[in-house]
Amino acid sequence: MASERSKTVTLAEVAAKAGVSKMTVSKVLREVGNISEETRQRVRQAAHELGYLPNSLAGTLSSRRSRIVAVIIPSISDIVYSEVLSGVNAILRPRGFQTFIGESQFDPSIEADLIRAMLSFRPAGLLLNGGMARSADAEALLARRNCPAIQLWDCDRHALDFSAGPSHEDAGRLVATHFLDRGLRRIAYVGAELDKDLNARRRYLALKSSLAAAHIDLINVICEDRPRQAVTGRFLTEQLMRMHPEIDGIHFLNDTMALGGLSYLHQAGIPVPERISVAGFNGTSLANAVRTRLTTIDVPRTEIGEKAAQALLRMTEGEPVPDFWQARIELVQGNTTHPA
Amino acid sequence: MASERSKTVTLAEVAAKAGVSKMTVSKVLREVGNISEETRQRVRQAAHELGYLPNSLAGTLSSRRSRIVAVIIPSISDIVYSEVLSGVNAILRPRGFQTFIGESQFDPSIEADLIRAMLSFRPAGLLLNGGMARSADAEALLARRNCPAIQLWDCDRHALDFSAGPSHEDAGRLVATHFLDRGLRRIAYVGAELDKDLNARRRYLALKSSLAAAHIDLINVICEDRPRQAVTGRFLTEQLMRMHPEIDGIHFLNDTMALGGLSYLHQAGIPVPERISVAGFNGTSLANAVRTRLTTIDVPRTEIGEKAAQALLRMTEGEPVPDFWQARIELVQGNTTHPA
DNA sequence: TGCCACGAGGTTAGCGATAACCTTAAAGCT
DNA sequence: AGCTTTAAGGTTATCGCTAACCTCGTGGCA
Repeated sequence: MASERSKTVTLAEVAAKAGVSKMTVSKVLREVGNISEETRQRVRQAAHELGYLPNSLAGTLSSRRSRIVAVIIPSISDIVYSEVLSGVNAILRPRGFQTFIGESQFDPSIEADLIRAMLSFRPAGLLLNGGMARSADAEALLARRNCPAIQLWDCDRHALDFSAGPSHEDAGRLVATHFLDRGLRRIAYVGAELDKDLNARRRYLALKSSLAAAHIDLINVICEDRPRQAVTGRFLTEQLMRMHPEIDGIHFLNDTMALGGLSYLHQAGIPVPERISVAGFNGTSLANAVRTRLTTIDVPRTEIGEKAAQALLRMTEGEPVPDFWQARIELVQGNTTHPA
Repeated sequence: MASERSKTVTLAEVAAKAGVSKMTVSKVLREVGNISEETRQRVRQAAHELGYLPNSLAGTLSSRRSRIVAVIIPSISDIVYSEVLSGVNAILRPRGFQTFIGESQFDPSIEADLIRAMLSFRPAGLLLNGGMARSADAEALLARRNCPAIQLWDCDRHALDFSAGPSHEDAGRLVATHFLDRGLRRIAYVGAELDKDLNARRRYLALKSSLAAAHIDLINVICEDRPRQAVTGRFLTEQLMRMHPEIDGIHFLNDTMALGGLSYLHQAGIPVPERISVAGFNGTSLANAVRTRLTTIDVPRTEIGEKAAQALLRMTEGEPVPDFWQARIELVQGNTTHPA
């Protein structure tokens, strides 16, 4: 069996081979304390020959200083979240930290389970997705945590020690302005699972109230129990066009749903943007566009991860950090809305 | 400071509160041993009131049974790999395992560092991306590992305890057949970093030799030092068309590069598939297609992760597993090649 | 009655490291 | 000469938990 392959080499064995104490080996390998160059050589040589690999579990337990960072995101395979993860890793890995990844699927009870599991490893920090309803269980766990916790994707609320993300309200307003400037008046919102994704919900509400200020009623097609995927965007767009053929602008919850919607409109022979303008959210679909470049709001995803990780490092060193970092977002003009 | 928030509750404190020994608490919480129902209640009550959270580091160290699984993939934000990760998580999480994620960026020396860092946590298993050149350092670490190791994305070679992935040679042949069946004769391959991505290299070689069997010389445009991204696909396609305007079929390393290439062809006014047929690899671009549905080879990414995780579980339980699992792949006809 | 099995829980000894202090000899200082 | 420093390394006591064995009382059974 693979797990019997070889008994692991411990500090004690390296110490015996080098003719010193365990403590000396520990000091040499961590590069602390006062050890002569000659002894260092001997120790390193012995460690190398034995193929010694430190046991981080023991080290962490003993020193009570962890280099594990726990990250919980709704979905790993959604590029929106995985790019944030890349940013986090880019900062933490070179500093010797390991990331634990959890996938909550926007489910508060899975999130709570994950928080519990991750805290049981006594991580140096916790990165959570902000845009979710948190269960009471999760809140209780968070209250008892003894590490910094950071909220990702959200800087409108400041529930934890630090937040990094865009203002979702700004995002909703940006789309409203863009549509209104182009003379659109019959505007619809297409989304899903707004009961779970509270960030999306705030974008939706901001759009709605911005339009209301211009005396326009937002028409919405929101389906709580379908995934926030292209297939749902397509389905809901079809519903929308059946019920409200007069629509002239649609804002989708995200780019993925927007692409689903666009594929329906294209198939139905409805010209975009001549008849209907379309905007998404996230800037994920621009890079790979062949013909249809979606107008969308670009969010600096990797940078959000980087800023969150940097704040975490600062907190673990006891340095002060601000309450939040607001990601600047930008409406990127594609060819699914009219140019200015 | 956040890290001082509250001293953590230990088994001993729960034991004191419940009026039993630490061992009894440990047994109750792990649901092992013979403890009366009445005592169990008392212990659980005490644990709950104190907000006890087990320390998994200590538990793992003591029992020498780990529930950490280490996964190293080239890129987290590439959906191709992150969907595999989702599959892995879907199997492992419900069984109480945590995944450590590392990002190698196709760099053998980063990979070796990651393997070292992950093995230092004494994981229950190691999942590696198969299609990479492995450094001598990494090989040495793997030889001394004491956990099962599994290779992802690759089932042509069987270097570790188990492999899960498609046959990349089959993939290359599938494209060759598809192109030849459609009467294409001036065929090009566009790729990048084939020195790093050995799986892609095998697809390329299989395509080349299949065409050679039909007395056709594959024209290739491969750039070792640019990323395997859309922008590179676009750039290389432009080069290709300048040097070989007679081309009538292009196979791209992956879907992302193919979409970059398509966007160039579209902008240059070259009709696809009338003048040039295009095929990609991975099936990632079909779901979100608005107008251009790329002909590609679909790979069951999530399933690869699931099979790998299942094999790992089986190995940790000492059960036998086969050498590999071959993912079935399929050429999916889009509108960038002619129908059969 | 005597013996064994079993239920219910406790004791001891680590797991593999590190923190915090301690020792010792040689060198430096007055 | 006598005392303090310092370099170089060692000792001891945990970290928080679990494996493996031990104890003790009760009840069953021949």
